[in-house]
Amino acid sequence: MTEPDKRTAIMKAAQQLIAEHGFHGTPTAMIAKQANVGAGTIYRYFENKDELIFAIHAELEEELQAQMHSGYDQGWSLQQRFSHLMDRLLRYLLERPQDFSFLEQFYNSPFGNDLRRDRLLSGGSSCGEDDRLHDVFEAGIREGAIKELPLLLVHALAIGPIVFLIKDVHAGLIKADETLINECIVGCWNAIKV
Amino acid sequence: MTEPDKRTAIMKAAQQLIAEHGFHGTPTAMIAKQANVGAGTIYRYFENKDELIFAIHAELEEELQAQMHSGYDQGWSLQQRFSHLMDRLLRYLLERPQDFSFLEQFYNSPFGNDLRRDRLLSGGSSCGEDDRLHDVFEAGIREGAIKELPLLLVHALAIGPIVFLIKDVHAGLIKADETLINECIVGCWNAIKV
DNA sequence: AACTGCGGACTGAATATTCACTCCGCACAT
DNA sequence: ATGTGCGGAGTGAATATTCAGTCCGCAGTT
Repeated sequence: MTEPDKRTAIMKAAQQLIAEHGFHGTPTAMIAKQANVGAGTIYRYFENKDELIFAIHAELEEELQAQMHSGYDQGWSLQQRFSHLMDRLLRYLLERPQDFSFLEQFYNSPFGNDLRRDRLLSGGSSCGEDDRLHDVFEAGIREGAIKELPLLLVHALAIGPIVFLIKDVHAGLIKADETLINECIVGCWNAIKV
Repeated sequence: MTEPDKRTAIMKAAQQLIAEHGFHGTPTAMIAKQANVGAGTIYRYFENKDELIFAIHAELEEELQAQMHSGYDQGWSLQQRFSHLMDRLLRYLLERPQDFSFLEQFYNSPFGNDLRRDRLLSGGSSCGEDDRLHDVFEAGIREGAIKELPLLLVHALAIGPIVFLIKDVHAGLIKADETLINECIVGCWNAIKV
């Protein structure tokens, strides 16, 4: 196994185990075992357990953005752009329960709160999903297609239902078919459109 | 301090500390100290730490339902009933960040997952907020006022934004005034109305 | 080609710490 | 005296992190 492979193995193992058992339910010993690595090896690649968790979060967020942006065209109509981003987001998280579970746990923890505060101070987007979605919101408000509401409220109206729905699907309470996905996105649009 | 007072003090201390530091960030010793109680006293009133957490959850959920139902009138129009329940829910959680934080942590943990599964099996509502809200959804669909969607999707469209918005407000990212509250509820209604 | 010495990635048992929970004796009431 | 509720030092298990050594591959020598 070459050098970066171990790093990857550790991150993959940690992500998988944390998604299932939570941060405090997965000891570093368990991560090392799952990654086929000595307990000490983790600390060759990461300062400590927290750093490992941050690294996983950063990677997942990057991948999520890439997925949302792939096939995206600035030239489309506003609603097309909105639907594309929402569709990508929803489908990607639906088919990757592990990623979703990890991210949810991350945001609903002291880690997430710290991140949120940092992002607010540094002036960036206030949450992880996407900057391009915010562009769409701003453009929509300017063009009069989206109601003139605080950006954060628009964001909540658009993303909130998605997160809820994904949880229900992953919990096995409902099956996600094409109809459901489309209905959800339409509902979100109706919540924010003029 | 009379007998039930200690129990109350323990629950109050635990709720407060857990809301701030998370389940695993609040040792029982810390709870005991905050409650002005010996470390062993906790175990006179609760089998173990988990039982304590369950008890707090049960109490908070009961209080939440009571708040939503107070002043509620079955005779109102559909939209009135919807708005009342949503308004109560939103305002109550907005003014009690501790309760909200505790509940969020509870639902996003193995505790919450277990509860969710139990509730599904026992046929009750799939989440904590309210049964009466579900009655409104069902009636709305029957009357043709709410879109004919799976109940869980309606629920996601209605509650998802509220949870998101409350987080933003508690994080200090936005201020919750009358306008914001009303706009949020209107947005949720637009997402589900026919 | 065979041997030797060496650097550093890797290991995992040992360590130090933290935590949930127990238990024994005290203080106060009867 | 006897009983009851309580405190808090103590216990053992679990955990993150460390560190003393192992092992592998390569560069230099013969």
